[in-house]
Amino acid sequence: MSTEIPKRRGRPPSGQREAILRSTLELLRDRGIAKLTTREIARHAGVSEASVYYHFSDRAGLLQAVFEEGLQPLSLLAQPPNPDSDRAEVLARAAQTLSQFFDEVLPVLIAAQSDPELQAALTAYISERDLGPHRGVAAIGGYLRAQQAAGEIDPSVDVDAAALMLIGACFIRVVERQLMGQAGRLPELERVVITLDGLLGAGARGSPESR
Amino acid sequence: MSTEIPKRRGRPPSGQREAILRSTLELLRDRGIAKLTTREIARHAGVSEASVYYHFSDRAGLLQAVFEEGLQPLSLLAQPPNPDSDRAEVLARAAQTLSQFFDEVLPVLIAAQSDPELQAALTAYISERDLGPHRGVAAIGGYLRAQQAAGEIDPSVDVDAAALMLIGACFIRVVERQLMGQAGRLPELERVVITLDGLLGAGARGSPESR
DNA sequence: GTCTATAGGTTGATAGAC
DNA sequence: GTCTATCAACCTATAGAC
Repeated sequence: MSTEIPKRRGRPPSGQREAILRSTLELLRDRGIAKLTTREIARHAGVSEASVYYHFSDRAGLLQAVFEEGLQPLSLLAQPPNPDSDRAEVLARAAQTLSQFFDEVLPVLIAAQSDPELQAALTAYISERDLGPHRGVAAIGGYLRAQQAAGEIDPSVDVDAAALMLIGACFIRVVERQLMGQAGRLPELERVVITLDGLLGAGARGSPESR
Repeated sequence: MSTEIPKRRGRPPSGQREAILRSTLELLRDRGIAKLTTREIARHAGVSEASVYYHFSDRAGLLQAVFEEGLQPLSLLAQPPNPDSDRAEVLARAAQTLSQFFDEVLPVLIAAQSDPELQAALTAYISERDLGPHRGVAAIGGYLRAQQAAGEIDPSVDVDAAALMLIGACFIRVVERQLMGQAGRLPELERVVITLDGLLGAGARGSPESR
């Protein structure tokens, strides 16, 4: 019945739980989910297998926790870009951020597809938080809309569609590298950004040529 | 030592092998690879488990065969679009074809990521045949280049980058639907096509406004 | 070619000592 | 809280009859 608040009760940390989470995510990223056994996880984390079952209800519980951890970067997509610079630069920054983000999240997203239960848990998590590519579209599209309002982009342009194209280009480049084991066969991100910026700009400040 | 040619030697078809392949691909697409056991496959295909091992060397051999079957649509990406129509229409057709293609291939691509061996086999297969998104870029980019040569697109535009954006937009829409279990939160493909067509056209035939 | 039956090997999960 | 030891269930793959 006391009212002390600041002292943390009970358990000192010990860090094993986080070690398990980290190890699982790490193994997941570079070996896939097929042979991801609790044994391997325990060994890699330097704990016993029973510890895994102490910290998590079961294998599915562990994986779900890992997913939530691995998907955390998703919330970063919410924040709109800083409009205080050159448009091409803003787009380049956004593209780079998106790519890095996809790079981190993709393995988790893929692993979840292996099992219907995980798939369901994933979609529930995403749906609860209203996550997804549309957040990126909203952020970049919002920035472009501001540009449009400022007369920098032709009013007839569908800025959300343009944003989707940029995001898609970033995404498929990550997929090519991670899933298909190749790189350098697609146009550089910089080219994409410059191209999009040029196409957008042509409507309001470009110098088109006649036939 | 005879020389008869036209009669097909030996085995009558029997179709079990194909039934197994089909069942595996089907189970893979809608349940993931985690609990994809030879038992389930055999049961679903209406054959015994031993038959699976008669037709395929082992589980990995079966999966590899399924992958090659499932990835066959990849070769369709080689054929360039037919230039005998309106540009927007050509792009729309390409976008639709790409989307359908991604829809079929994505589950296989993802399943292969679960296991390093499968991953290696997949990249070998892809690399041998020089497959990948760059083929799509080459096809659509080639078409746009022709448009460019005909004066329909400003010469300064990087058509390959533009092609990548279109392809990426198609891809990420498929990913949203299949992997994240949502739909309708991203701009429609048609909007993307119209937007891209508009942006491309503005360079040579549009009527831009001044500031 | 296809089946049934089973060997051999992994894996997830628990019990109980410390 | 963490460990070792262990079990029951499951899976791949093979042997051998038909």
